[in-house]
Amino acid sequence: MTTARQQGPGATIYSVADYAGVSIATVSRVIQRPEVVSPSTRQRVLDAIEALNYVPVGAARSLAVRHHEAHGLVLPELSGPYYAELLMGFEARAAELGQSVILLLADTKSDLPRAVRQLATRVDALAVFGRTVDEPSVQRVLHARKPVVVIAGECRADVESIAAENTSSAAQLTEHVFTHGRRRLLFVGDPDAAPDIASRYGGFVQAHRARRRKPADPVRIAFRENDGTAFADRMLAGEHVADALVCANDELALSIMTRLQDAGRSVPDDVAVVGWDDVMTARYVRPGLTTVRQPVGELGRLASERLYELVRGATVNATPQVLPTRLVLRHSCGCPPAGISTLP
Amino acid sequence: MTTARQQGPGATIYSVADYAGVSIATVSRVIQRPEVVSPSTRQRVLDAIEALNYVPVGAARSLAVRHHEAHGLVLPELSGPYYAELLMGFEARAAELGQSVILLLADTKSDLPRAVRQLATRVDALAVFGRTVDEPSVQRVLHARKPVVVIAGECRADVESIAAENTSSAAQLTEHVFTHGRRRLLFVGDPDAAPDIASRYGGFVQAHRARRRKPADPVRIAFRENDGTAFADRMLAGEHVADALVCANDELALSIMTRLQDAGRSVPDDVAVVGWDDVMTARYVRPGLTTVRQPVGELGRLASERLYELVRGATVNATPQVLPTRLVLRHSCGCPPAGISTLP
DNA sequence: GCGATCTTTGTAAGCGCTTACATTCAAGGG
DNA sequence: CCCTTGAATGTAAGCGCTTACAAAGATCGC
Repeated sequence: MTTARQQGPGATIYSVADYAGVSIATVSRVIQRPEVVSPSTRQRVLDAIEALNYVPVGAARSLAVRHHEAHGLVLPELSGPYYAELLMGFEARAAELGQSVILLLADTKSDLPRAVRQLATRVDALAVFGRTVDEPSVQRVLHARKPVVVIAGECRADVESIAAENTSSAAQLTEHVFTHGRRRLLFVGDPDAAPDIASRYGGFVQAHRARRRKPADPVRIAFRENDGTAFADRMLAGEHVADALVCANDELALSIMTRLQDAGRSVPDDVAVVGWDDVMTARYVRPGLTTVRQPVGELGRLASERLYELVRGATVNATPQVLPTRLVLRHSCGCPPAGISTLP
Repeated sequence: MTTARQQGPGATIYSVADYAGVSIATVSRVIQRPEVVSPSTRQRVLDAIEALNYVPVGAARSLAVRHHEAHGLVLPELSGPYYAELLMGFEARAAELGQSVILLLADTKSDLPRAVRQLATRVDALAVFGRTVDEPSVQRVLHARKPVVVIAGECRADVESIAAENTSSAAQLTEHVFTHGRRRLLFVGDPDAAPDIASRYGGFVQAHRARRRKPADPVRIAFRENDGTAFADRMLAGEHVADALVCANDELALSIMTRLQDAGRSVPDDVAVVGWDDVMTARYVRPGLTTVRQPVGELGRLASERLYELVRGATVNATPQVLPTRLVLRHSCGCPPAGISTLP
């Protein structure tokens, strides 16, 4: 079947073969394994490809090789540096492995299950962030035997999971605040909102236990700037009393800190504030925000790499992989200021 | 051909059809147009799908319908809020239109042309950011008749382009700085680095002309924090003299401002500093950074939407679409401070 | 100079869907 | 009661690739 087709609906492997006077098999070879084709034929085919502006239809290859050669990534959203960095790592590694990445942002989807099902249709494997795994639509993917890895979610026996260390760094951070003589610490953020946060609160509690102190209940608020500002206002109104705030993330820490300062409170003298993530702003505010740096990009890279291996038959890791984090001490915790900003 | 296939290599439309005792056509109908199938059969098929954990192979559909139902997006990178926001807008609109998005980050690719060619293989249309269009690999896509839209790039007759307004906002911003009595303005950033920046410098020049003043040559430095810090050091060393800095973006403005302050200079008293983009940090630093807000998400949404229309045969817009920007006046320009941070 | 061996190219059978068209069957009209 | 009509389903022909296998030269040893 030599369906001669020109321009119009786009060149195909047939039109290229015709033009070059070879069979479609040869065209395919020139593209996939040029070395097996004789130099002169190869050149003729290459010229034809050029002349016809041939762009192969990836779907046809996918169908033939029975692989999509694509990884899916489901993220809640993309504001703030955290997810962006994760995505960068993921994409970079995927590209190195020859895989495309199809992105799905969950928060903006009115019909997430549908979106996930549709995504599953076009990828060999899927990475999902946080709690999203509970989605029945994700379970379906699992049951269909497509590899899934969970990033920063709960560990489950049947799914591979990857996360940054939380508990012990949080304990360490909390203990550090104790060493500055603070005694009334408040954990700001909702442990139920994400497994990550739960672990951080766990560390907070653990550090208290180690000192035989009773940890306060967490202040359960959401993660956005407004929420932080509102909390600061309640604190200024005397609703909460504390000499140190251990915040679930930097957004919260920053908005709270700024609001308190604008109202005339001194950070860290009146109240110490620490965050989590080390966003860019953390090093620009004064005092610099003490926080925890996670290897976010590495998380993404690792996820992508594992997907690749799993697609190729690797067995799923039962125990979650945990990447180490690093305390970044600046001055909002009470550490003495130097004259110069602490750059990364 | 009733290739009965069970679990193992994944259920196909054939195994579902077998299981439900119908033809593959009926299965396909249940998925694509449920209403044309009788309720009882429909249910039987749905049950089969459920029982076998059927996930269709998207590539097969793409091949049959001759559409990938996917849009490609080529971005330089993803650090900072700018590209992330663009991507969010793009993805959101694409999803609304039923299109997947395949992301390609250019900066990390050692063989970009290859990556673009590979991307082109799997999408119906492509949006590329900035100068990347000049890539011959992108030209190839164009010649293959796949729609391409350029975001924030140069306008060219043959490609549709979308951008935020730059020149006149830059002129306005510059004029604003003049009204604070500043006379020695410096434009910090390299106009040759991106068309965007070139336009902003254009506005800077224009504002000078309007006042019959001679604009200084741009200070050609790159966009990252280090570059800003280094520039600030040179300024402190007396290498550059100015009472106002109009920076190409916020990253630059912030790093410069912070460095100057840490060295004891006062912003805006000694030198005013303004940026571009309105990143999160801009409202957290003190003084708040005066800057320009772009409708970045809208840029992304629009790009996605146009791709969709172009794929469906719309004719390309010869004149670039320009979205309006907004001046965000805070205090780094010399405007009098209020007590409270200027939130969005 | 002829068969064995290698290299290069072609043939053709899928890959798993969609959909135009054909078939079947029940309901209704005359 | 037969024929028309319409609803529901099936048949089969692609969609554009990859690749096992076959075929056809070219090369070489003896």
